[in-house]
Amino acid sequence: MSVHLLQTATSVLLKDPTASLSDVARAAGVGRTTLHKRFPTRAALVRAVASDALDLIYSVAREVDFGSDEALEDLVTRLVALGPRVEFLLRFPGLERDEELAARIREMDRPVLDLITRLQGTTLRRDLPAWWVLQTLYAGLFNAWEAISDGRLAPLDAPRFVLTTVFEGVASAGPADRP
Amino acid sequence: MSVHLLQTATSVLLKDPTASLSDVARAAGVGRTTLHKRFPTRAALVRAVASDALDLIYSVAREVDFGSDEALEDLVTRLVALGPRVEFLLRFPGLERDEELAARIREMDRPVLDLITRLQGTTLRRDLPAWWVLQTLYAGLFNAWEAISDGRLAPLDAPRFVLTTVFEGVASAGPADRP
DNA sequence: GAGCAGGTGAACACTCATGTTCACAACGGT
DNA sequence: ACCGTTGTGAACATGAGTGTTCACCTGCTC
Repeated sequence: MSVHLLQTATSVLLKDPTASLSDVARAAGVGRTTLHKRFPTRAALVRAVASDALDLIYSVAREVDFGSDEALEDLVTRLVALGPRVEFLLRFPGLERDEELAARIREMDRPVLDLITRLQGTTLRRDLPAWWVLQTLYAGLFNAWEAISDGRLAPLDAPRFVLTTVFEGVASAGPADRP
Repeated sequence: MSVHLLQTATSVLLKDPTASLSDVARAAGVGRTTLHKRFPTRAALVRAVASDALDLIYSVAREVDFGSDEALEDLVTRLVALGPRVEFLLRFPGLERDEELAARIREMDRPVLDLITRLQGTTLRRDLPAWWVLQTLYAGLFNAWEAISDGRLAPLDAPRFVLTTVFEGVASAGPADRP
């Protein structure tokens, strides 16, 4: 039940970051008093949502074999399934000003950056910085989540879309069109 | 001078969408009263910023030959130069609830979507919907703007990064790694 | 049935962004 | 020198979101 509360808070706050606590409580089908009892302040609620999202990501990352060559594909596929939770973590305005959260996010990025750097020896092109590749990965995920929540993209199609686009780009595979 | 005010408002509101009008006024080096005189309400200010960004985009789009095969490349290069203004237009929370603005944005997307659809006969792959390609394009631009404002990416490098990534992807051009 | 934990609505005080008004200063054109 | 324009700070009223308290209800355990 508390889980559902965090999920609802995620959606509501993501759709409108200025939503009042009354809005969140109502959307969760719960009294505002109850919400305040669980999360004394608005900041506490936001941090709880973000922290929960971080836990989700870590639990997913733990299942990925970062030594494998398909680690990135695996990671992306699993992250797509997490949906808006991760989006909240990386998009909610002002979240980066919580130094503890920001540190945990950087810590979360590090192994992925290392993986990217390593793969740049083999399957990834070397003329782009690792951080740019990571941002591109995130961007693909954002696109998928947004499209899914809009109902334009079927969840099962999402991983393929993201992976294809990020790795191979949107240009046709034909004769080099950008020599 | 009014131009500079809108630019400042764009940056401030983009960095923190909940920034108060005092913050905006102070950042612009102007009295809050003056700000209120020019834009009677907060909503008016936001709409002015967005509307100004739309004008910028239209003025840029008018210089692009949509019949050319390099139209997308040209468009991206010019949009990168516009910086945060466009970002504001596509990212500011709640902007889509202003129906007039939303309509103008859709109207702005249409010719680009048509262009993408047309290019899918030649230089663009056909197994991705046009709207997905457009979103990918936007995502690349966002990445560039963010990286530039963080000081991680040189503005002159940005167009190449975006175009390379979006069109060719981040995988090495070697033997097919995703058969 | 007593007691208790969890949830609820109502009410309250407080803070803060907002919008408005007003009197005053700086400036440029006539 | 006069006046209209433009900008400014100060002050005020208002409304909304927030945090807190309290009395009350429900369901459960002993």
